[in-house]
Amino acid sequence: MSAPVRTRRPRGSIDPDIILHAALDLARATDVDSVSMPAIAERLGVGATSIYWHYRSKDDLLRAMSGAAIHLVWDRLPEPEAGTPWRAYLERHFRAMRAIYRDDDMLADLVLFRIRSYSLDATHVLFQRIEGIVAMLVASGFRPITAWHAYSTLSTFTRGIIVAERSQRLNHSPAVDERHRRLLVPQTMPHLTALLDGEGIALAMVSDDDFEWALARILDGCARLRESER
Amino acid sequence: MSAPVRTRRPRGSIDPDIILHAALDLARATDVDSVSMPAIAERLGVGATSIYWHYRSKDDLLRAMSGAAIHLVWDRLPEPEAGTPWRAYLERHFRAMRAIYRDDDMLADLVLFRIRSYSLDATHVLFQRIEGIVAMLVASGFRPITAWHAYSTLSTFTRGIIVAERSQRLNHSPAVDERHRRLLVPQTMPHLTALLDGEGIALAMVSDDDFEWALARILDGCARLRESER
DNA sequence: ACCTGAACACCGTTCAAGT
DNA sequence: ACCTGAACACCGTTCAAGT
Repeated sequence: MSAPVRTRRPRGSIDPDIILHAALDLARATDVDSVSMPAIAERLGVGATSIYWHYRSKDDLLRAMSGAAIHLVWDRLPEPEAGTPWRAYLERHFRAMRAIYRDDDMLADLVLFRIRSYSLDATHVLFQRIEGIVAMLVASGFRPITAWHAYSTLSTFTRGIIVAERSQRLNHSPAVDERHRRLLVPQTMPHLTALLDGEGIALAMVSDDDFEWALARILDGCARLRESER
Repeated sequence: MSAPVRTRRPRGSIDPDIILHAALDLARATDVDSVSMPAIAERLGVGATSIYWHYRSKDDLLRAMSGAAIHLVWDRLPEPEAGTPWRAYLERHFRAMRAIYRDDDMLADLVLFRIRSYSLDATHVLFQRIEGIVAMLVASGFRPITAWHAYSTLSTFTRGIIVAERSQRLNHSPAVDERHRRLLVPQTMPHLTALLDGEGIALAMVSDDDFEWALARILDGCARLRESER
């Protein structure tokens, strides 16, 4: 039981950016749920209440974290280059998106799960990039509205599979397929058991096969529309 | 400052089911985030710690709530009937799924967001129903593996749009499109501004148009595969 | 202007004690 | 076997007080 040891920090020793990065580091090291004001403050050697001078609330801080996460994601996504075939580009784009979120749970948690509201800045960056992709598709012969729907569909599907994969992982059930297997009674579920044993499908619907099948189907549909609209 | 008023409840006055329903009522009346052990207990006129005799932890209770929510969803989803055209059925099925989750935020929060792990029972019910749908598709001329991928794709896409819609609503931003509109600078985003003004697209990617376009595209792809496989 | 700790109202959970 | 309150370790947030 000694007297409090921490000395008073000099003015300006923390700012919104330092706090933000400490929070992101903490989220990646542990879990977004484990990010608390005291935990962030401890990392910074600061009193927990000091954060409130720079962020109005934890919600405010989380919003900033989501904004940063969106930037991190789009920084790693390829931009369309002049001359890239449209289909190859979209495949690269959405495969990369899936990989990025799968490799970093924090990003999925911040961008796809815990969102209350995006900052306007993050939204602006996002639209800027989508504009570029739509422009590329239009240059490749798509009507603008078709280009939009194509992007929207692929984006929604990809986010869907990412969310499902993340949920799956939250169960931290390495044996999820093992558990699934035991649920399937051949008598009452002949098709699913046959598919599982014969084709090796994953009942969780989040395998590479599921992703690639859907991607190919949607892109086929886009290609056909493009032909018919020219 | 009076003495505690609550009299001791008789034995057996609460059980797992009563607790579960109180928790679900509370979640629907307020918000899943507002469901706390004390709040549930208050509804039941019981000490908060009494719940722990029936559920090991709040996580345990949330798992039970998710299981109940899955049942509620599937109870409202149509079953395939002999003779229903496959395409019309799938359209009804996924439109209904979207509507169910949109009409009851609690269901989306429990089933699509807050999932740690499904109970085995819930998973069993789910597979049972999917088996029926796959069987119908096979009877309609699909190869089993194609039937599986078709269902998986539509399911993942639909869950994706539901999650996006729910996130949108969590911003409780009635003016989200208004805010989006102001972000679009015609000079730097000519295509998006033209689409917004001319075609009336919703930048949030969760409009009926977006849903129906994707549904039609995916089902077209399925129809074509079905033809080529016969 | 910026950092501090005391203080408040809330949680989830444990546990010894009642009936 | 089931329900109870006291108690503990945690939160997010406010605020008067320091420098």
